[in-house]
Amino acid sequence: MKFDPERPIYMQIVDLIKKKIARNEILPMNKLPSQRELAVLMNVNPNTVQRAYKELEDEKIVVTLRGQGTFVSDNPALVKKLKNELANKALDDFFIEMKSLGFSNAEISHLISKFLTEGIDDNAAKS
Amino acid sequence: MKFDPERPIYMQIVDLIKKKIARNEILPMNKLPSQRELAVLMNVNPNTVQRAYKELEDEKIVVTLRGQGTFVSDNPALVKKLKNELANKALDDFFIEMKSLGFSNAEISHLISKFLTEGIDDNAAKS
Amino acid sequence: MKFDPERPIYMQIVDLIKKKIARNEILPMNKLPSQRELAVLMNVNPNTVQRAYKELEDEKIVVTLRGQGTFVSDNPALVKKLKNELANKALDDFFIEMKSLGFSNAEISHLISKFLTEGIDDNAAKS
Amino acid sequence: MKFDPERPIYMQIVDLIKKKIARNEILPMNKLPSQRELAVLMNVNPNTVQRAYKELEDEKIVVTLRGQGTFVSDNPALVKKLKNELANKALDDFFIEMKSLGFSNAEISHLISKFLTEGIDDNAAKS
DNA sequence: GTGGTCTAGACCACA
DNA sequence: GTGGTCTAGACCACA
Repeated sequence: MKFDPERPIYMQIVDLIKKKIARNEILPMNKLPSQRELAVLMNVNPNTVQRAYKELEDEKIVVTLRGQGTFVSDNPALVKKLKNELANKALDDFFIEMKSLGFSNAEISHLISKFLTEGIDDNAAKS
Repeated sequence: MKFDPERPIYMQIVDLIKKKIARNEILPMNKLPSQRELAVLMNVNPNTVQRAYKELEDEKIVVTLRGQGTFVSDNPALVKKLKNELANKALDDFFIEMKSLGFSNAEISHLISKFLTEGIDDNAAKS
Repeated sequence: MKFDPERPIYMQIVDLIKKKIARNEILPMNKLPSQRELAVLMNVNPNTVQRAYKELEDEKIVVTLRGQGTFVSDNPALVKKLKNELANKALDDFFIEMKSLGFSNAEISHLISKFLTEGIDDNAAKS
Repeated sequence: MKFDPERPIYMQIVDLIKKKIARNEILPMNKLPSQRELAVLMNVNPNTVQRAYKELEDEKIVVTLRGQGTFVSDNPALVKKLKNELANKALDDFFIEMKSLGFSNAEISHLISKFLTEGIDDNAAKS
């Protein structure tokens, strides 16, 4: 696992797990890897994983059962909320990038429409 | 300067300069920093900068005049082309992210509309 | 500093600081000792103090300013809330003890009245 | 058994037995565990238990019959006296705590009344 | 100087 | 086996 040295590793683990839940790659009630397992997988200290899991627990995204493991919350609103958060971030990032390139709202709107109708055959457009 | 160890540094410098040109932060006919200057600024080897400038020259984005320096091409289509390339990439990244979160084209379209009408303040504030 | 080995040290530090705030021994906006200072004073590891301070921050009891220190919140309701929490605990503990000794509500009420009128000259009563 | 290292263990055993008698958990005329038994149970030296029993005997709380064992006194006033001692201590501790939190006699009186009327469930549930 | 993050590793509590 | 707490100590970021 490669981590961005600019941001705390434990926060990157938090974001990674949030993303997996938002993408339905980890379902509600599923068990996350144990702290030790994930620490080995990601090549970090178990304490760092615990910090990430603690943060997820504080945010009510997981529940921890001592001696049993850490599980994705069974809150029906949870996945939806995470999806929305990540969608808003993607939306934000996209608009910031487009604005920085000097595109107006109208132009962005037009490009989106074109993209949606023409599909993903954008290779021609790029070259 | 922090570089991603996964990709060649010279390519990252190329992308960075393309982005600056696309954003009008460096204008056509402007002189780029000398290879030595940029090498010091970015804390890389001058050969790495030279390789980046060579690549930009091969792509007709800059011209190097011996003894004078390296300049952004005065090709009127250049900036536009770079803008489009980066816009397409942003568009692609955005759609890939939204699709991975399970959003349909209709939902994406709706979110964009909402963002354009309601979220202008947010957006303006951030750009 | 002596800690009860049955409870986490960091929680005991949390309770201790809460008690000091409830007793007006530390006033709102006051700076707490630095993590290193308190660690030396209490003869524990700085990480343990940080954990306590983090918990207090999560409970909005203190605010931490990086590079400056940790301060008691300036929330006017805070001290009152802590006082009430500790008063309720004292009340609970007292009633549990009296009930375990077989005293009825009426008897407890009577003892309290007597205590309040006769003052604290309870030494005679004790022997 | 966990003992507070700050006070003599035998005194803590004395207090523990007094509390059990005050709570009717050990009745007058009942036989206490043998010194050896209790020593094993509490993981202390038999001499320590003997010292505790000796203290209880000096206070007329138990009587030891050679070759038969140690028995709670059949003095009708004994249990009552112990109850009162412990009640006074609880009362004292409670008032000291409430005073340290800045509560006046009137406020304490009011809280007790409220607790007795509203908090009966809570209290019952806990005892 | 002050808090924030991380590693390495020990030992405990719950199941 | 799984999470929880703690120590010792390093190094970084902010001011």
